[in-house]
Amino acid sequence: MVVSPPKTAPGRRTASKAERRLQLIKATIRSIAKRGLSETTMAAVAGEARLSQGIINLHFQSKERLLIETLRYVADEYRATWEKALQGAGNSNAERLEALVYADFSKPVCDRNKLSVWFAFWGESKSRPTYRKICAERDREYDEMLTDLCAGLIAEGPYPGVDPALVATGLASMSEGLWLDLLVDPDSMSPEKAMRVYQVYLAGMFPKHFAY
Amino acid sequence: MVVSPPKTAPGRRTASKAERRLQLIKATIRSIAKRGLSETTMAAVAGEARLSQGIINLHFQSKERLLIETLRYVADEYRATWEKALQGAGNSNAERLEALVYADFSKPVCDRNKLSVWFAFWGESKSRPTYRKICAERDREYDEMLTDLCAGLIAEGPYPGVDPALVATGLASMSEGLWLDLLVDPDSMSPEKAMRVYQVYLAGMFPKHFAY
DNA sequence: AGAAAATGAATGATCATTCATTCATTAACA
DNA sequence: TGTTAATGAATGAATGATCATTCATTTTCT
Repeated sequence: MVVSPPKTAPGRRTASKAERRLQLIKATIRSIAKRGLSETTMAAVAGEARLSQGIINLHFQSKERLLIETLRYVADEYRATWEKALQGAGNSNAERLEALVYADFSKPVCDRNKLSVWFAFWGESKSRPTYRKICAERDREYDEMLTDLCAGLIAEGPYPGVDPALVATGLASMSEGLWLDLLVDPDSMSPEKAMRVYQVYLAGMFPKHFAY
Repeated sequence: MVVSPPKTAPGRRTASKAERRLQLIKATIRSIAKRGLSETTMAAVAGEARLSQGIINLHFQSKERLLIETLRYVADEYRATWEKALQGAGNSNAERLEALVYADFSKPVCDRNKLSVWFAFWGESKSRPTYRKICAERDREYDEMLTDLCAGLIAEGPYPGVDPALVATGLASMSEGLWLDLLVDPDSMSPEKAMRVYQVYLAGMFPKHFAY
């Protein structure tokens, strides 16, 4: 929960802190997608936001912090997306898993700008412990939730001898690989096709719950 | 095939062109892993190779070309790895697929330095058509080969109603996702565990060929 | 000696960051 | 209500550091 974010006062021309920060984070995402992380400069982000040179240091102190906050933003958004998908889904494990697939390939999640951001930070993660921690945390949370869900399905089946943790990791990994295809080869991959690929795995793994 | 790469002449202290280029490419891979692509400078790479400032421009003309050649190097190496795995494998489709799994999680392929390079370039691919083309080409080649293999397995099963292209894309995507886990969370993922995850998919998809 | 490879100081461009100043908004006061 | 002082958001020129690239010179090999 956020401690009542200050809204813009009526008629105010300068934005509140929270608004400016969000505006700059969104500009950072666009800049990483447009120029790549290695050519994303402070001037580029400020220009993308149509604001002045010094604005980022005013709100984020340094470039490094802006980048970390940007990664946190997409990570938080991703978690919020699948939490919401679970809330909106039916009560059966099959329905909940189906909802997660839709969430993973929904517009806001597999938008190529945001995918660029994920892969850019993953690419730097080995040399930057902060990035790696945020990414690993996202992985872990998702994996835990998905393992529970798979365990439920396996018990229902029953599908004897199937390890829920391995299936969950496989599902999560497949999503990430499909995101890569969407980023690198959008002509031969689409969210719809990605979902079909995912469905093939589900049907093969849980034939009593899913069909081709 | 390469047109007979010039070997080092006997007693020569300076390396041949091909040797220096390879040395610099390997230094680039280490630098990307150690510092990230965005902090990989010409001086860093030259230092990593224990050579002088100007050496890269001498052999690669520009930084951009060094990076492209580095990406090409890992891409070529990857293709060579799976081609060799197929050559060394038995004749059955199941054995060939098994060999591909081992290749994908062999030391040279899922070494974290090289994974850093892949993800770094994937992260920049949206803004750099040259990177994207090389990556998409690698994807396409692998996908075609794997689709043929899966088609063979599906016919043998038979596994009616299973689309070989979708299964192949799923398998390739899963590898990429597992590589991400190896890069980002090496404490909870290992090549052995990755292979087990992969095996679960194979067993679920092709129960007449693979078991848990 | 002549050719090729390698060096490393020099150059100019680009970058993140700083900070004195401007501007918009609110609060205080009459 | 109208005026003014105080606040803090935003600017953009200036700074110093870092970077890729060049090239005159040196080293190494034939």
